[in-house]
Amino acid sequence: MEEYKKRILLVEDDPNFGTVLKDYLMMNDYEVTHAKNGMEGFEKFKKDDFDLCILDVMMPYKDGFTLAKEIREKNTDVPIVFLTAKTMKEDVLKGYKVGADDYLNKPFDSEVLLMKIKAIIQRKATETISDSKQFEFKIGRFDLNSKLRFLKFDGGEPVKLSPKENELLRLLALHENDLMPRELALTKIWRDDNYFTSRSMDVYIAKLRKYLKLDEKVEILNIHGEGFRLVINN
Amino acid sequence: MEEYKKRILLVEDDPNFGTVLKDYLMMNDYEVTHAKNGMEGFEKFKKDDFDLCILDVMMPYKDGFTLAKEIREKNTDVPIVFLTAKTMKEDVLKGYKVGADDYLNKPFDSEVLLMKIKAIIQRKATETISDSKQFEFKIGRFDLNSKLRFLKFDGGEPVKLSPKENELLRLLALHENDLMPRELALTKIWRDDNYFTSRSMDVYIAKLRKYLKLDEKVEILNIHGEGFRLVINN
DNA sequence: CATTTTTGTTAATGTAAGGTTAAAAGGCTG
DNA sequence: CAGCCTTTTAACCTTACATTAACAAAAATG
Repeated sequence: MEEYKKRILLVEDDPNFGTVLKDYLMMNDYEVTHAKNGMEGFEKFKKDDFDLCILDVMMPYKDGFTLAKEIREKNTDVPIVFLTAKTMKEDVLKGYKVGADDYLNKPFDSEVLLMKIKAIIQRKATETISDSKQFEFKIGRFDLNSKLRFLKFDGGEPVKLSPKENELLRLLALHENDLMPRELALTKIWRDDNYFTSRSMDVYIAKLRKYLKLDEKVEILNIHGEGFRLVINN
Repeated sequence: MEEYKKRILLVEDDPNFGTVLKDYLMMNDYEVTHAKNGMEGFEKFKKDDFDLCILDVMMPYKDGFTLAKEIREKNTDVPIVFLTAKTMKEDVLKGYKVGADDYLNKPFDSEVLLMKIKAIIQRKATETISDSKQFEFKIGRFDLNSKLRFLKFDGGEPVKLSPKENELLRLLALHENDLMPRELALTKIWRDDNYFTSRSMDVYIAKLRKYLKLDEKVEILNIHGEGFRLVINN
């Protein structure tokens, strides 16, 4: 049913583990590009079009998170999976901030690996095919249509949103009631995470708050140093 | 390509049956720790990191359910399987209340046992991290959400926690009823262990105590020269 | 039992992050 | 290139946080 092999970018500095993993994936019908470090990984990423990136967290020179951020600046969609040592639970949070899709504990069960890979690629595929849900959100008494970029209150007159307003509100809605990490918005929407883009984002948060004031049950909360949270109180 | 053996904690008071089961599991490539009673089981559980717990229901001093509850308080994730003498419906119900993953009737088919074990470990491994549990703690009448950094009392209005407050309370909760060594908090949270970070930590302990005063059953005790202990009195 | 060490607690301070508004800079289109 | 929309930058203000100081109390020490 699949006409072409799915392409995986594997960035892993341990040559033994990397090679074994690559071979194993290839045996299971994936096309694998193996980069030995973050730098090389980024180069290869730019040159090609991948269905999935598997990044080792701990690598010399450029760690997996830094690489992930760079990848996200280029491509907001490609699934990213981290390889972490089993005991590093803090890694999980950090990965989540840069938009990780999943993580794998090293050493791991090869069967689990395959299942996860399949599930992630599959999920991504169905996401992109299935239409509306990605672009239409109910936010309290508001309706956001982020394809047409408007926001309606109580089914009344739609307010037009600018591209940035729209993307930001959409990202908040995707994380409704949950943390939307600052870093994630900056890498996904602004494609750069620095002081100015960060301040710019704050300006947009203020704008969105103004729109959302109409429904006092809806608010954007800040989590100091972490990000924002779109909450709908019942 | 299994890189490491799955670890099983087996708590079974019948020495004959326990030994046979242990040997059988080890023959099938599991690493098995065998405890002869609930008390010992809990001690061994705290000391190690297991992929599965198999608990006999009927044991002297501490039965399997009580043990399971204690294990759940420490770890919300580890799969637990009960061994019951025969199909006792009350047992089954009771077991699910404390988060049992499956049941095995004694005596049982060894093939079935292996299949179930495999399936359970597999299922657990496939679950993704996004499943909150890593960040949510129940502390007496409080709920700590350490991802969103708030503390709720009796499901009321959440109080925001600062990053340090949050990490410290989380670390205490991870060691609930147990010593959380000063040194551990300092190296993990402050990343430096000196006079000033130590005093800073004391300030945060005072802050946490203030929050926790609402539930008189919850307190942070000091163990002079050692660290702190978050106790929940019943 | 006096003295030192450790902990409890509150308040003050300095810095960083965020909230908000307005002005400047970019971009696009008629 | 004028006018409009969007985005960024600047400015100013407020809040949040972590640290340090200061003093009190408790615990250990010899």
